[in-house]
Amino acid sequence: MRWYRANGRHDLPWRLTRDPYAVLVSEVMLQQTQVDRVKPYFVDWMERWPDAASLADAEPAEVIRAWAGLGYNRRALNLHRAAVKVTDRFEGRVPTDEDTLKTLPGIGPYTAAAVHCFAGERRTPVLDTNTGRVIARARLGAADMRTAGDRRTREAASELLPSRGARDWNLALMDLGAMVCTARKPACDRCPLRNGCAWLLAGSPVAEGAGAAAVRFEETARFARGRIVDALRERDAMETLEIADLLPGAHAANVDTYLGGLERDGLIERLPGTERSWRLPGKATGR
DNA sequence: AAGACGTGGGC
DNA sequence: TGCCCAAGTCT
Repeated sequence: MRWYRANGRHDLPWRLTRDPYAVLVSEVMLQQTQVDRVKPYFVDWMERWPDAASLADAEPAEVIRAWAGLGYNRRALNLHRAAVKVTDRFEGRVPTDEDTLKTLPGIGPYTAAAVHCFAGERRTPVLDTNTGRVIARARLGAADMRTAGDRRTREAASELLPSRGARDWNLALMDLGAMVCTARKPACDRCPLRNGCAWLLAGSPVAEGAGAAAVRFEETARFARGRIVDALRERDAMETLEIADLLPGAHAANVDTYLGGLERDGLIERLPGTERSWRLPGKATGR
């Protein structure tokens, strides 16, 4: 905690508020996404849609456009859906109860715990890739959370959680994991836990390479889907054929598959009254 | 319960 | 250059 007070990222925009909606927006943006990239998006977002009700009122298409560059576009859609649900069911107030939060689309164990703790200032372990790695290494001597096992890491996180000041505790663990106890090149020489670290004691074991990555990313459906949504961000609508034309290499032959998948996810829809014209989704009719 | 799901930066 | 990684969730 002494290290955190002196070195923590206390000025992050989403740490200066306890507004559950603001914290939720930041947490969703931060899913699998680094702090530096999120910052400007978060500030712009809060200016444009300062509360759940205003976000609920927005066109899904505009929400998806505002998300450009953040990746994992379904997060944008789920955040919008969550705002609609919160507006309809909870009078526009984002809940801070973990179980209630988990009923919202796109909110899993991590995000529910984060909003509960960071906005609600309630005592609960917040386990993510950072805090998980710190605990797995420092307490269990494992390479990471994966190696240590989810179960054991969760148990250790619960045992370590102080009875008071859980918010700062979790934020401290998070900053330590992001700034010092990093995945690739941990700076153990300036780590406040270096003297009692089980991982250091065990000889700093490294996890086995995840492998995979057999095909180039550019060959994956994920890449093609990203191109399609991105193209639609700049236009009102496009024909299937136009979309096929802008896809590189063998992707053109799979347009229908990609479009079908994106439609099922709700990231695109057919232009009303047409069969091969596509656009980003408009407001759902009748709710 | 593996695999899908975007994008950009670091080394 | 190419691979790894980043405040996860859903199916």
